[in-house]
Amino acid sequence: MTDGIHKDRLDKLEALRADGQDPFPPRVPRGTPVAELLDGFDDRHGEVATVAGRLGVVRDFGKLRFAHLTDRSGSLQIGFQRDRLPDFWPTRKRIESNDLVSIKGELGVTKKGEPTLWASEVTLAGKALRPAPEKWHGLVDTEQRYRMRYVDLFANPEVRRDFMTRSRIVREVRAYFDSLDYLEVETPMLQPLFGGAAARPFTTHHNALDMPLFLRIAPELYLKRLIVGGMERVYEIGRVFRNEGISTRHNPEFTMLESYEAWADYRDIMARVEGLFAHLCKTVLDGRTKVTFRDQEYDLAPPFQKQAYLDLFAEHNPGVDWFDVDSVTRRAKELNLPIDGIEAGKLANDVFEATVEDQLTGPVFVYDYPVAISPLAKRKPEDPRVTERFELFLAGMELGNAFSELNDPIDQEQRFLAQVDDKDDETPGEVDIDYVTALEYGMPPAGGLGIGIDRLCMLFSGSASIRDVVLFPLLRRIDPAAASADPDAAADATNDNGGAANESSQ
RNA sequence: GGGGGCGUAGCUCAGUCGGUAGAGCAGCGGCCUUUUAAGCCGUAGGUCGAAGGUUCGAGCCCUUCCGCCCCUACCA
Repeated sequence: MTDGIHKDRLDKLEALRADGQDPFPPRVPRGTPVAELLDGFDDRHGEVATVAGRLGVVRDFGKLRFAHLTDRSGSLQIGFQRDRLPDFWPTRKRIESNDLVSIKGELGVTKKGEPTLWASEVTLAGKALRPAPEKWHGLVDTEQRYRMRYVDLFANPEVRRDFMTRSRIVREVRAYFDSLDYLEVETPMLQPLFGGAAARPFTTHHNALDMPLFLRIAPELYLKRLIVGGMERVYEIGRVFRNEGISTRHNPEFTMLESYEAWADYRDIMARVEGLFAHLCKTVLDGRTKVTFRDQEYDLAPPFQKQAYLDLFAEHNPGVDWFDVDSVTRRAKELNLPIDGIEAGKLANDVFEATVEDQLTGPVFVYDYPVAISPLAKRKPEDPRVTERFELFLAGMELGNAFSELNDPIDQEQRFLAQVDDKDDETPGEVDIDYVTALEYGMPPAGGLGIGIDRLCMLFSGSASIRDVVLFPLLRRIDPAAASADPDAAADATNDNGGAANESSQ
């Protein structure tokens, strides 16, 4: 890891220390955010100001130097003149690009009219022992961007901007539900049983209790216990964990919004979702309703299109009966879908996903999902084969899922039992009896909603990959030993004489 | 899990048919008081992801492995 530049900077650090200068002082003058100084700059000429931030590339003219300083709010040109900086000038080469500095000076402009802080005092705030990536292209290598997000963030301003957008979205989602008198709550991430969604969980273990635990795949069942408890309107924004594949749309841990509202049904929740998008457009997009995602433009202005699940199914699978196993199986074979050991309803839904989902440009609400694939949703009185449930799709991507919550404990227990019978590794091996008991105490009719916050952020920031809206996406660990040694070759070498193995284990 | 692509200096990238490892930026030594990817002169910097193999000779061809990206599958 020690290259020439690193060593050179270490030498500069030692030289500064030898001069009695602390390269990592506990505090320096903090200064004013750059954006504040640039605001109304024309009236600020001659004003003395202090700024603090990271120094960009230094353009050196011998007795005059320019560099931009960047802080969280923006960047401002700094002008260094030898005549003004008698104390700093002899050591100017030890304070260099990428160092963190605090600079006091006089606001002015250059001949070309660029706002500039003409430095009168330069204080090193933190020596950088490594250089910034290339000034023009920034850090491009995706692997390095994810592994060293700290570099990505200061080297690529648009990355910083996207994560500011994410922060803004989360804040405005809270503001929206808060304004509707919802209560923000926190429920267990460590759960003795997992449920509330269909996904493989991560497992862990509590030592003192000597108890196996699951990392939650959804907060759903706990939030509905709160509805039983009379909290009536609750939401949670929090991490959930699913032990599934990784893709541009899937990270093993992601952030989910779930909300539950007593005395509401799925129609009310549909209106809530539209209200949420309207609010986000107003606040996050400054009133715009159009976003560009994966080279396509989408209009997020409500109302959204609405289409019945079974209608869409029939449209894309003519002659196939969703509820008839044989007909669905034939269609699944036609589509080359795996069919062995897959429960009938799930198979039918697989056909739906294969034929319909990626066609859904949206935004569109797909509503009235069959009971078999909706174990927690209330049946529709007019047609007990389906439930009062909808999902929101955009760009072929599921953004949200909502339903009138099943509050019949007997029906709920039966559906849980059916799940246990069809046991696969995405459903728990036992019924969550306590949840059924909670329902037995009485839960008011309620509408619930789940929205993937990360995908929402992808949409609003125009990010094609979920990794661009997750600060530290999960990557395989780089094993220093494995990186330099082929196990087979090392084993062979050990068998022979061990020479190569010794070398490769360094 | 399946398919495709990529990995060369700190960073961004060239590298032809298999024949001495290259450029720009950053760095270092200089010149320059109004630059904006500053410019000019000079200079240093390499485990070509790793290990094997083929060959007189491998960054390039073959095998295996490691990592990342994209598509696909599972999911949200």
